[in-house]
Amino acid sequence: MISCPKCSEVGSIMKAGYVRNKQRYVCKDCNYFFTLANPESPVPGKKARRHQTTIIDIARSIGVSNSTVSRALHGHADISPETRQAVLNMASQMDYQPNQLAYNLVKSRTNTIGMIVPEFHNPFFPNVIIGAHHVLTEAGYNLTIMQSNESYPVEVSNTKAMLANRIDGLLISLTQETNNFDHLKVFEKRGIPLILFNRVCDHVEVPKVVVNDFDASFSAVEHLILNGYERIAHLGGPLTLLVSRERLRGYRAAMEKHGKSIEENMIIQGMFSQQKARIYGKYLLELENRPDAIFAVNDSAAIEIMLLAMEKGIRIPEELGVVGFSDNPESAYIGPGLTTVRQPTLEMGTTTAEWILQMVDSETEIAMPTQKILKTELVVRGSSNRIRDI
Amino acid sequence: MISCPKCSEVGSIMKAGYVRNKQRYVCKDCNYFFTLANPESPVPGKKARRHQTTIIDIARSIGVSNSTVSRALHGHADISPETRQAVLNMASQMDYQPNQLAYNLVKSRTNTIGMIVPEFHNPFFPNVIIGAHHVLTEAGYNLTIMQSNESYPVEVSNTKAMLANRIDGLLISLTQETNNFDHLKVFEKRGIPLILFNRVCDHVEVPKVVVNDFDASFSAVEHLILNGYERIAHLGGPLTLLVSRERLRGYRAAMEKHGKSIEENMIIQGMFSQQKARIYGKYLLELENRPDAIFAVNDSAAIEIMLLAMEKGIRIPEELGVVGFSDNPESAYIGPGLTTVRQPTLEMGTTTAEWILQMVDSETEIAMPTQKILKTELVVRGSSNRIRDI
DNA sequence: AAAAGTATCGGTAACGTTTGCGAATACGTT
DNA sequence: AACGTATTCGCAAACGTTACCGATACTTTT
Repeated sequence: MISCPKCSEVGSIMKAGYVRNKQRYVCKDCNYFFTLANPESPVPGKKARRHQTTIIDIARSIGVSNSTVSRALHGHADISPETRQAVLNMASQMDYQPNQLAYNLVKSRTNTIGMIVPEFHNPFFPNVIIGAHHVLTEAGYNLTIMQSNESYPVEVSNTKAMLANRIDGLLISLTQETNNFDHLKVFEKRGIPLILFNRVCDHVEVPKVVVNDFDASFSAVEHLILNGYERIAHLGGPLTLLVSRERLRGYRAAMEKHGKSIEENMIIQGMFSQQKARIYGKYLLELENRPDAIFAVNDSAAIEIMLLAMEKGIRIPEELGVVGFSDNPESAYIGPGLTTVRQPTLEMGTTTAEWILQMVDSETEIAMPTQKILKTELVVRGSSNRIRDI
Repeated sequence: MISCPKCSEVGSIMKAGYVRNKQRYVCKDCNYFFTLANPESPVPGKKARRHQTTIIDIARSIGVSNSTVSRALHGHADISPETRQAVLNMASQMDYQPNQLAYNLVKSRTNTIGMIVPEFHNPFFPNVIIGAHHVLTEAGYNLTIMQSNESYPVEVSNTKAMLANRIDGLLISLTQETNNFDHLKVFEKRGIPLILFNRVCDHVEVPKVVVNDFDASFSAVEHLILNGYERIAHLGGPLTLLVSRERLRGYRAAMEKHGKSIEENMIIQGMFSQQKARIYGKYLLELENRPDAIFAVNDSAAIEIMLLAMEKGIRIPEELGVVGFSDNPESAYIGPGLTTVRQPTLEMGTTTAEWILQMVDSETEIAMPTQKILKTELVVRGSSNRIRDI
């Protein structure tokens, strides 16, 4: 029989509806509504959630208060050496691991910097990560990395996840699709440090770290021209990216400076996977009046062009000059070596990391530089090094 | 004048020491001790911590309780369509972003998988990361990456940080220094899913994902032997790593199977940076009776050997056969191409990720496979491809 | 000896969410 | 009218830490 939890009466219990699929009762005597507590029925194979020892456990076991334990663990001043030692001993004895989540919640900071990159496949972003990771780790910060996968919706959801996780600052390199920047403006509004790198945009007022794409492109193309190439094609990136537009500008400027006519059908813009590069390369090399040099958006595209040319028996650099971008490891070893633009990837990582740390660590609003332009370097190798006096 | 906060008396206030650098007072009338509240003195340039709108804010502004808002946001059942809609509207209007920290604290899970790798410089680990990242992201999990930098103390502190951040599971590849495994046993004791990959050890009972190093090494060396090489040197990794020991075993087994005598001074174990590889390579190539083939621990070491041989005018593969390990991108392009062992890096990442998800998602204890051995593939290129009938 | 200062510790309100349990109301059925 | 049922919502206790504000007891100064 059921007895009332309040008056212990047995006879006057009546059903009184259901609450969340559980029978509800009422005691007619004391007018007390109640449901029966769940019988203790642990699911057999259920994982027993181990209890992690907390500050409270330590406090109880040596008879002090939580605040004392907290202060002792953090080396505060208001603690006698004896109690501090007792707390420390008990902590290691009970194998205490602080709960960073609770700490983060109360301090509303996470000691974590977020980083969103569009992809991982080129060595470029991993290298930036290495640089940033090093600096942040030295400073005691964690780094969480997300990958937008060159997709704008994913980028937006990534930024939301970063916000939800309350990162202290964000480093981001944009997608090629990104042309709406509301998700970045949220960071401005919230006062959360944000830095754009490599793939930047003009629509948001935060520090940016880029390379001198215009100059790099200009000198690469000029280098080709000085080596006697006349009809230079450009395999560029998607024009949604500022990077691509800058490189195109550099290409045009160099061509114009040296009075070379630009044939628009030799300028191809798009995102270059390995296959795409092969398709467009085939198109270029089979043109009736094919280019005698190609300036490609990245090294893997350039190498694909080189392989294609070799298949067709086109000699490099005599009949075709090739210049890439990024200086991947393989570019040094392919024969002939690929002339390419070396980017200071590590430095890009360290710079962005150092900047974000400045912004995060400063208690007050500080003036940050708006932009840093890192210098690239043209690495001249065999693929473009034609006898000067042609 | 100062008045007592309790009896509002003015005349009988006396100083009564300092409390935390603040003047303390006592009222002689009511014997009430007190200090003066801090005057509101916002530091001028101080960053105004923007208030993030919380569930409570939403609740207040539409006159319901927190729990109602929480349930509405999560699509619970006990909510009328109207209130749910009102909550949702207000949430987006007030630009609400959930606080994952608070969520994590109460749920004591973070939806985050941790990963600790010894280094980033070889493409190996970045590729594993790509694989794991893909799987985890698909499943709605985050991935935090830490780098132990081949240092045991750093590895230990990394695991502590992972524990403190209450990750739901850990993927780890050990340091070459690691020979104490207490920091891993903590995970077992706490019931936190743990998987070792690539750099594993025998001292902890968790799932492991590795490649068949023994077989790979065996077939690489056998391939050299079948190409007529007799005196094969081995540039191996540090023997603290199981990987290195397995490869050494494979080397010895292949040599013994084919009746080749092993000269112990041609076996060099150590961690090979680019410079180290050059030093040891110089040593080997300048031996009185120099080896006619070298099986190296990784591709960068192998390539360093190749470059060194070229400098010395030693022809590859005629006078020296070289085999590497990992199949870095550059290995395909160097001339002659480097024969090497291709490792399924992406698969290693996806496998570990899938396994850790199984372990994390399961409510009950489940039986996990103890080990998965991924298959490698010997990629034969010019550096070892000598005419068979020498 | 009174007053002032020092050293050490406790109580407790946050931080923002989730959730079990209870309760109120409306509705339907004898 | 009396009772059973369904729907919808609120209360309050966690989760683990930090830090402000006091509260003692003791030591030093006047």
